[in-house]
Amino acid sequence: MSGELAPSFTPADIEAPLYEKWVNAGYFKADSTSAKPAFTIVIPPPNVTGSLHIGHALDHTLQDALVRMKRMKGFEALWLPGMDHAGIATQNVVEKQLAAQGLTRHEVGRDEFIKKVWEWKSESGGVILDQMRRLGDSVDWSREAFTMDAGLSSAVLTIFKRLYDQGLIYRAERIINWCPRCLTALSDIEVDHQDDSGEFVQVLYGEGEIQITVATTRAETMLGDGAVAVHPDDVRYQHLVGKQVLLPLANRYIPIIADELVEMEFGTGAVKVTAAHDPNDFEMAMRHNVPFVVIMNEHGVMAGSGTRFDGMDRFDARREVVEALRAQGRIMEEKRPYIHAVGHCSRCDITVEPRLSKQWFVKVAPLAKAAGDAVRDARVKIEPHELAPRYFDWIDNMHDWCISRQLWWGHRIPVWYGPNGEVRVLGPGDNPPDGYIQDPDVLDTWFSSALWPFSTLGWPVQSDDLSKFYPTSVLVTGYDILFFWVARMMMFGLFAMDGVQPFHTIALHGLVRDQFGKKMSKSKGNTIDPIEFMDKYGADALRFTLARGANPGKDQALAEDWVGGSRNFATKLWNATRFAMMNGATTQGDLPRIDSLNAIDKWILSRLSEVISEVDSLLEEYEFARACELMYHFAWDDLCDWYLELSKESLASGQSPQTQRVLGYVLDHLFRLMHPIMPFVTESMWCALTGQESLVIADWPKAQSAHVDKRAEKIITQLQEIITDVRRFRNEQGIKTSQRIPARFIAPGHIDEYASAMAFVLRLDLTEITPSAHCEVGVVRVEFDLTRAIDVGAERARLEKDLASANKDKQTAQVKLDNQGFMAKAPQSVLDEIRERLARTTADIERISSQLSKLT
RNA sequence: GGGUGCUUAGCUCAGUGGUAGAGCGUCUCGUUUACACCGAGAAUGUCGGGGGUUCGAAACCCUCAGCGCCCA
Repeated sequence: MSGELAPSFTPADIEAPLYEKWVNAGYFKADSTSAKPAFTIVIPPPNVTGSLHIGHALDHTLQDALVRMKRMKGFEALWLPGMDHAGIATQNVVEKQLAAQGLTRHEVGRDEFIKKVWEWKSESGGVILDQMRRLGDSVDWSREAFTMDAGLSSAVLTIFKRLYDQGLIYRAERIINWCPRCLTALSDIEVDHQDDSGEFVQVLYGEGEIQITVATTRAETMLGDGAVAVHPDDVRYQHLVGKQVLLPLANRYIPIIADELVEMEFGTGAVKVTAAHDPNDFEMAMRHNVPFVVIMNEHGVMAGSGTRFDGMDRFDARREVVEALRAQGRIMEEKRPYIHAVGHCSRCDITVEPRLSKQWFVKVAPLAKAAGDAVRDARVKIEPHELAPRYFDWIDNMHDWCISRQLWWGHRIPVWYGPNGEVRVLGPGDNPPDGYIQDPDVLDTWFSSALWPFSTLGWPVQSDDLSKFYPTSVLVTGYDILFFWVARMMMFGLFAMDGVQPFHTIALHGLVRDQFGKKMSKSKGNTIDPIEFMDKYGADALRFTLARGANPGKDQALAEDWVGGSRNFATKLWNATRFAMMNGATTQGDLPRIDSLNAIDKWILSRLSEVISEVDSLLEEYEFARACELMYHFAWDDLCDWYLELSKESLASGQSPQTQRVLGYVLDHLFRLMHPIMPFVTESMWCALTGQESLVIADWPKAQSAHVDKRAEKIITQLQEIITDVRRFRNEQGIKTSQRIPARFIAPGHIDEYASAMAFVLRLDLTEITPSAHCEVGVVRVEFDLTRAIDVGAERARLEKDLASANKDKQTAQVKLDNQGFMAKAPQSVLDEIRERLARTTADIERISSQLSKLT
């Protein structure tokens, strides 16, 4: 035919050349001047330091499937790639390189350091972009974006100034999460809470009449206590409220205050108030004018307490303080280990320290309100909708967002301070007045990522891209970053774009877990490398496996065997296509008139049309798993196991132009349908079969309602039942598949028509015979001449099993029909079905019983 | 502590009122002219426990138990 397929399917041979062909042909390039409707996805920007992990593979597979489908449907499809600059992570990488040369960034200097980061980026950053090619991502490389690019940086300046001018960005001294290793503030979401084994000690404060026992997990912070707090209703302590109590070791007197924040049931019901080192204590301190005593420096080393503990690391100090208190007999109770949730830096994993610090914040209340309303008003849809409550929980209870970071790599805060304390915020192109100096800090990476859906399209410039492709169509991402990133894009998108949402739909998928459903982690050693799987089984196999496991918003388990299974599926299709092409399958010329086709051809066209229709709507609903399941079973079961087998006889005759054309048609359309999920192998097969240029730009298949033929489906179901029954018979009689048996069919005309097709499949020789055995399915009887006696025991067992099953089915049907409530209330369609079942099983029982009685 | 989800075959999971399903695994047979990365056949479930609603419940409601996730 038009091309040739290699004798075996070797993914490595086809994938890279095809990807190159697609990119060179410009198929992935979107045109902002096109008259076609736009379909836009911006990629959740991976981190510039990162490489492709299995979660990306899933996320990208789903996005690519959508984009490819929409492109085939005639949309101007844009999938926009890029990366974020990952402030802390990237800075850590380059600092490590410097450390290897015995240098620190401070020795190198800020400008030189940033130069080195850019050098690192151009040499070793963005590994993931090449890996995306392996996966087949149909992204528009001409629009590749990076959050530190000039355009995107200008977007950052623009929005910062706008927010500041509207009072939505402010600077304040607050308790923030501080990483003593990265030496920067972190936002709430950059802190991971995990259960740690710590200690819980009760310490006796005071002397003489005024004594009170407080409970704490961080004994060392007592040196910074400004008060002791109890609940106002707590009768145990009411007499002490207002008194001054001796703070041991520090030898200061601090007040005992009453505050409703204190939980009476927890510990002793009395807590220490360390205003400068705990967020709750900070709040209480504000209410009661408790002084802020800072006793730790930025490295987490004790400093300024005026005690001998100054200079100790915080964890050493904890131990020493407890020992010192014990020496004074002040440790009333200790629990060790005490398991409790402790915050860790999400970048370097060390314990975060709450720290009193002056930082920049976004006032999120009005922004979050708008972001919540957009979903409440259904301007933005969350799929699956079950995850919407999580979104609301987060967005409706959000704390102000700390956006300054004490780093060098990132967007430097565009605020300049004058010699007399003036503050000036500059937009793009603005120049600072003489003598002003810029704030040394940079912005949180998420600040720029939040602008991604429009900064990548040119904003703040009113570009063609922006008007064509904004708002984007759907955001595809894991539910785990719904809060991190999605919520922030919603806030900034609505704010910057005058209330126009950044995307119509948020399609959330789950996490990829190991084969036992356990979360993957490096420490458990159960991580999966997608590249390794692609090397072994091909990109299509990995993609299909991931898509097949992707139920909306649900985690999926993944095992190597399953990827192997998907590779087997691709191979199966490959072989079927080779077989079809060897037998003259063609896509040339018009499809024959439907009423001129045999039932087998009608049936496969009917099934194809149904599958196209269902897969189409499932993909539109982000039901990837169900769509894949349908395609898999259509291709393997309907097409390979039944249609090809039933058509072999007529194909072998060489006298079947209709079947050749139908087969070509079915493969053509199946490949179109599967292309978004398995782009490489379908492209290879389709080009070989049709001789056309590329599936990427082919039309999406349409369901043909005129092809749906319930009568043909019923006939084929009967053929399948007959064939299966004869196979069982042969199997249980121990007759080898290869052994041909003389046989004849006694069947009504519409079945008898396919006797030779069935005989071909079953290795029966149709001829006049003296039967020695037979199978019966409904009204169809297949008689055999075994030239020997049958194995009566095996045949009896087979029939008795059928009989038992028919009896059971008849009984359940009978029970229903005897039930007056059922007869009165069940809908007519169900009644009909049960009556039919009763009739069928009754006939089966009669037939099988008669066969059994004749068996000797 | 607050929220939320899950519990179906050995494993991982579909299945939103009408005879329990898939993939992988297991067992038996098979070099049949596309394919052993295959084919044919088979086995395997009181759908977590208990109550309720209904003619009818894996599914809807209540309750208990276990597991998980998010937030504090």
